[in-house]
Amino acid sequence: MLEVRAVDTRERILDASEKLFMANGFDGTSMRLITGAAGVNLAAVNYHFGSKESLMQEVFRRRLDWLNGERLRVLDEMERKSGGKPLKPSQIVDGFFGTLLRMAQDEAHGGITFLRLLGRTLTEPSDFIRTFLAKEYSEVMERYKAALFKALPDVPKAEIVWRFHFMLGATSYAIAGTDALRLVTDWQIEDADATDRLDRLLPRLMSFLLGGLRAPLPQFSATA
Amino acid sequence: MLEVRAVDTRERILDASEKLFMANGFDGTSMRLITGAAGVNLAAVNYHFGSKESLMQEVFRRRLDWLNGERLRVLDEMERKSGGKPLKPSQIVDGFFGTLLRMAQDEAHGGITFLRLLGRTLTEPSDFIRTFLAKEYSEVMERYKAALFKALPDVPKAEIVWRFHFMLGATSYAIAGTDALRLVTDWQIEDADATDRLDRLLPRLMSFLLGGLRAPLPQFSATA
DNA sequence: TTATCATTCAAACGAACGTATGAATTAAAG
DNA sequence: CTTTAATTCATACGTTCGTTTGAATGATAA
Repeated sequence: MLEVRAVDTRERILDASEKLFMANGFDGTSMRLITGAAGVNLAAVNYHFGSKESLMQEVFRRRLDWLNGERLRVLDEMERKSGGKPLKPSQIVDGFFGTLLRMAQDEAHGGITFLRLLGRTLTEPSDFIRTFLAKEYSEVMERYKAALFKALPDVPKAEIVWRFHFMLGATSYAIAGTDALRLVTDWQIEDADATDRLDRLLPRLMSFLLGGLRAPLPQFSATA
Repeated sequence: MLEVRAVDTRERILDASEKLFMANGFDGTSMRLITGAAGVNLAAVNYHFGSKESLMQEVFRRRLDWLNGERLRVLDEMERKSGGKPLKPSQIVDGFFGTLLRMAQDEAHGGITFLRLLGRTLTEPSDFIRTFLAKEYSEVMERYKAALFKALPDVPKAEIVWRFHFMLGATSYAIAGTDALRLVTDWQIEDADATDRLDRLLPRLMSFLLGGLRAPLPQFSATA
């Protein structure tokens, strides 16, 4: 089939890109850095992926296809079991965010590296990557929003959408910051390795997210 | 005094940089783009600021000095009034995050543009900017963490630090995304202008943050 | 007016960027 | 073994990058 070296090269490039884009961002990562780290020729990226932008998209597609597929599978399964009745908010939140964090514990799906890349990319919206992510996320977002609307019929939809947004933010930060940012603390607390911190992060994050999701509705001031 | 043109030029560069760094990131914004938008000569940035990195730091310093000064002033005032008794969590959260969002409504302090820049930068940690932000934030972080420890004596400190981190994330996203990201929704809901959305964002965000901060503590599984 | 000095300006520097090319290399197919 | 096509390779293209330079400009002070 003539593809033994090709597949290897593609994977090596994707793996190296994932790490480097995470560490330096898209603009901060050159083709020479990528191909150097991957141990392949400079021209290999353009040969296998066409361009740097296409490479970036492929880095995300490789992980997101699996992640969002899994999210939909989990949601389907929960809705099947519930037999038409609304799910509990904690189930929905776990299906979306728990699935993400559990993926990060699986090195076969990119581990924590991809998770950090995702977290940082969601706030660097280059046009081409925003367009790509919007398409990649559209189905799973619609499904999970619908599940939340059904689970919380008394909460205005706009409020749920905002709180979904807040949950995304808290999660991305928790991820991107597990050792990138040290604004909040110097992290002498809990000097365990990253994977171990991830074990404890999930229940911590879930408590926070559910507390926020179920918080009393805000009172808008009359002057607004 | 010979400084009339100089001051103008500096301000014009800082204003243009703030907008462009927000829209394109640090690496994605060239000196020629900045000086072109500011209507000044290409060499002006290096003359007035020394380098692109120093310019970036000055863009942040100009706003953060005011913001974090205000945060400390508000905290001092609250602690003075309380007379040694612990503050309420809602007061502390409002002092930190409310002050941030209220600053965004004041165009004289950068308005929503700087807020978005800050939100996006906190997840793009270039070495030089992370070091700079860590120093710029150290005092205000210590003071607010201490206030939360005192306000929530029964909650483990590590838990409070994590939740502070989650709150930062939710806030940054809420800001960065008010029209950057459209993953969650297409925002036909609430087609008001940005400033008006900001009015309603504060109570929404505060409810969410307080709900998360006061959520029941997580139960760690025994196998972790 | 003249001397002084901060600022602005046009122009250029070498380095690094993403991409393209055409020849070498490799492995499968006939 | 020969042919064929996929892949790798060294090299170079044109562009853009951040920064530097030295002369021109402008306002202040003597």
